Amino acid sequence: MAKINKTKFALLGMLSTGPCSGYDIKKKCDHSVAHFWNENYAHIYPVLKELEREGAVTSESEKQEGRPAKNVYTITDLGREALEKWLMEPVEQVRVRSEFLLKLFFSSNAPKQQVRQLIESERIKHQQVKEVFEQQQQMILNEPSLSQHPRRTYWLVTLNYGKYNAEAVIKWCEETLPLFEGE
Amino acid sequence: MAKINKTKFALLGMLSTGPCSGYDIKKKCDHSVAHFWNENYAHIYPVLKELEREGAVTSESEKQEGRPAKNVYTITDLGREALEKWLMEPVEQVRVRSEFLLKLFFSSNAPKQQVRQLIESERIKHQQVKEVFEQQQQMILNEPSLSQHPRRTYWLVTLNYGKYNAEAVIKWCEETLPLFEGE
DNA sequence: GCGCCCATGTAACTAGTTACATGATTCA
DNA sequence: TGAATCATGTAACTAGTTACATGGGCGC
Repeated sequence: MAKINKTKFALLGMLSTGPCSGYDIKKKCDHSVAHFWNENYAHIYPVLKELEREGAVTSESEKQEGRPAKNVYTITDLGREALEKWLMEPVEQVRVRSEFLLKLFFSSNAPKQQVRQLIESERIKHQQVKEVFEQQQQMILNEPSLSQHPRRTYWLVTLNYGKYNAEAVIKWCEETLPLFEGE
Repeated sequence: MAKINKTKFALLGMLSTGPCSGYDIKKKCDHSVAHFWNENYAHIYPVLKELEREGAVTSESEKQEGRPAKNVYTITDLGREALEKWLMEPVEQVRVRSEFLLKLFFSSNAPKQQVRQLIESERIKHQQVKEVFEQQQQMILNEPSLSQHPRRTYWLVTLNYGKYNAEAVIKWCEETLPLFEGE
């Protein structure tokens, strides 16, 4: 069973809304899915070529005045099928690795002040993340040009997922911090 | 700036409670930190050797009757220092990759029934995870031999972190599911 | 006799990141 | 003049997983 390269589907997903260059895809990712998915150029360009070899996308070079030429990729029917098939497959189990929890677990010999600081940093980080999510949600809700966007709801709920997660961490931090008072 | 290999610190952390073989370390990981950290043999054995070269651990071969010999590793003062230094460093920022959210985001063209199934699977998964965490917490609280364990509190709070997270996801699923009714 | 546990390790592969390379245009 | 944006790509490296190899003991 060949290992599934998820980057492929991220790219196909982005192309499913319309033709893009590798550069455009990166921009789209950074705008919409950055809080749960990231891609970098060094990954995008080779994978696009691979998708072309497989017949999932086609490419066309588009000349531009005073700018480097773009390689614009378009998803094919084969690519759409592959994407839809993948969407129906169950989500693969992931192994989480939390450096934060690892540090906390091994801090039993450290001064409590250090433990408090660790937890407090975690709280602050998630507080900031939460605010960013809320701002993005507000932006989507208030921006008239997005009111008819086909992925609007999907976008909002993924942001909400992140927000709920951040809230859970904040709550945990607030409840856990008092356990390490003193010293 | 050399990339920090976190496996090293996971191993040092495990060794900080007492000498272990690679095999023992894997067992300890599976028992205590499995919900947020995993290591496999193919990673543990080479890293232990590297730690030995660096002087962070020493090893001794321990013969056993009717069993393969064990390589028992012991943390050195140098190793302890490295661990403590790492514990004080801020947690590195991680890039999350959520296949679930990626699929959800790209499901805007899929039938709603499929979206509901995706979310429902997520809910069930986290419901199960939550129950496992609660059972483990109960086990720790009820097991008299663990009442004096130096890491007991730390263990309980890391489990709680996972539980809060699972609860947040469950809540999100319950609120999000109705948005995709019909069809 | 089968499968699991103990115990250590290597080889091959997949995935992902950082740094490097190039070069024009636009804006402050 | 310097930074940012547009645009594509390669090389080298780090990290992590799966599969393979070995072999005895123990319980059902």
